[in-house]
Amino acid sequence: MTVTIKDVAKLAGVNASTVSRAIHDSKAISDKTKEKVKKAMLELGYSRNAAAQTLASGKAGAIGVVFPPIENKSEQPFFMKILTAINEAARQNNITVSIASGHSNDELLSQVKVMYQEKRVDGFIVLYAGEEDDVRSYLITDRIPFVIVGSTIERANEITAVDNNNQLMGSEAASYLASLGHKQLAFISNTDSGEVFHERYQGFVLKMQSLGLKGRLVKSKNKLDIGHATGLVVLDDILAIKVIQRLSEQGISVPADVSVISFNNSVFASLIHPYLTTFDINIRQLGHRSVQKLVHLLAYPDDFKEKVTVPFELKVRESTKAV
Amino acid sequence: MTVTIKDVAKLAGVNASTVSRAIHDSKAISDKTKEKVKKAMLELGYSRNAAAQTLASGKAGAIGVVFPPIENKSEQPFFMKILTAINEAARQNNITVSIASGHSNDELLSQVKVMYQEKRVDGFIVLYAGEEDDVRSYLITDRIPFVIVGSTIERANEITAVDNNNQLMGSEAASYLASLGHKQLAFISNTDSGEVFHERYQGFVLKMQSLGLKGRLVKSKNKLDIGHATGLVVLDDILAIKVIQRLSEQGISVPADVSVISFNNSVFASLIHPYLTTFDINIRQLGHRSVQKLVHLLAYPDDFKEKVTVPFELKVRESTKAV
DNA sequence: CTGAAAGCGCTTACAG
DNA sequence: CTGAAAGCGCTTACAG
Repeated sequence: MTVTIKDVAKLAGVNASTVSRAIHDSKAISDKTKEKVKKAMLELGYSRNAAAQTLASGKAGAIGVVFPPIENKSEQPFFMKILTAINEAARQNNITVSIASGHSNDELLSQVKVMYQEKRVDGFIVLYAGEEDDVRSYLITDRIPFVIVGSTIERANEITAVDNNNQLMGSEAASYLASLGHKQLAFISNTDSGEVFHERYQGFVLKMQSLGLKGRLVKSKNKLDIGHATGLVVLDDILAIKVIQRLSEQGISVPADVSVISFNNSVFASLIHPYLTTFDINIRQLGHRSVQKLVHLLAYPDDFKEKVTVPFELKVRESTKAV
Repeated sequence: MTVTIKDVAKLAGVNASTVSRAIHDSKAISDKTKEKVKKAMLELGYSRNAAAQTLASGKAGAIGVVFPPIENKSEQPFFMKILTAINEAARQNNITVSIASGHSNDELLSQVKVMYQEKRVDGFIVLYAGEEDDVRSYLITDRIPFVIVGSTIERANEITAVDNNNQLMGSEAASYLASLGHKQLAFISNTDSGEVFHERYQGFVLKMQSLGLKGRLVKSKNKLDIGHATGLVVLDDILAIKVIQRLSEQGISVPADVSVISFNNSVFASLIHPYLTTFDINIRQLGHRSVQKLVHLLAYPDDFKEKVTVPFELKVRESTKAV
């Protein structure tokens, strides 16, 4: 019932191996033969059998996307968005996307291992970059092709990474507020760990120094003590809208009294007023570049492990104003 | 280098076919032999080759998850959450999850077709239920196993569906507000199409009639005219927090002046105050049941196509209060 | 309860 | 430029 390469071969009057070569556009095959084969394929409605191809060639034609082992993935639009972008680019390369997700590190690791050992995927895109990650260690040690979306300090030479320049973003956040005339700034975060926090905050600090201004770090909690700051850089959109509400409860109005700038340009940024001035991190591009890099790695496993930096863009909206 | 069934057979001192049967726990194999085989597998670190298994058995051991062809999937936490739940349940069944997503219906359809024709997946879970959907028609016509998360009116007999009882939810929303003493209610929506809207609204209307109260439908727009209503049923959380802000701009305070109840219990419900009274739709369960039903369908393709209704739960928080 | 053999649908040296 | 053959790692009637 299913049309195989043999059926095509018969109709085209050639050998099955010739059909195979024609399908892969081998330069060993004449154009005339390729034409015949293509015609036969169309006529029969041929479709390759991925399993047979994988078995014979050793290539799965599929990649795995690894989600972080955290509970609240669904709260961050980032993941769905990049998954969509990854799938979009994968399709263009005739590649299928499978997923790996789990609550614990162990669960995730065993899932990744199984996917690879069963030869279901050729490589992985890892969507998080925490320190000391079992999955990443495993991938490096076993020399499995992967790219990471985000940044790592350790073993950077052995890792292909795709990321934004978070430090520059932190720096530009400070610059922008300064350019509006704000002199007293604060950086607000609900965490003091994670590469993203460190880089954005460091960029902020360095810029403040070079501007000769002083910027404080404020840990987000119920009562927010921003001192005399009139410009706030907030770690991400979701925290920003919580901060704005808390300030409002304390009688401080955004942007009338205080300007707020944040990061990610997620759905939260345009949910309620004031709409947030925020950095768009270009998730689509992050996704596309990840698969391009992985595809490259699959073809040239021993090539250098580069880091790709995707540009960001400031979206000025309602939460900032000149002093 | 890779350990195959043959290596295991040799070490266990049996034939490869015996190993295969032992792996699948065939009742034709003695316990003693199974033990030997298991021991050999462990010793060698055997892992099945999914491609070979698929090719030989005709089963891919993978399912496809089909996302709706809309741009703003990432804004709705629902999708990431159910994807995680689906993958969790799939893992328990030794099944891999691949994804299909696209901007247009055509793109999505071609993707689904390719995945199936290349035998990459055995069936699908479709995460949307719009009317007149090409993907669904294709799946039905070609008798491809699938389950849909959501509801359809047409061809319901031919479709295995997993859904909440949205009508009952709409009804209970009205009941709850009525139980708090609210007499004038309104249902607020930003759309007048879609099964979810229809069912929730219909439940609302029917309950209002049976209570002898009158409920209006209010289309959400910039200026919100809720008349004398003191109880608002809002189509979903994200709309609810927009509505609350708009009311606040109009000098109406929630819950002091007006109570608001909504649906989904997403991240938006506990983002800012007042935290929303909302229905938890039990997404995890929706995901788990979907794969269970699909797995069943894969084994018994000609079985009846049932509809599974997953219970919901009202989460009372800050946006509602007694009159 | 177990083995030997054929076959699933491809790819890829090898030979010409 | 093309064909014949072997092989990828499994499953599954068939036979005993």
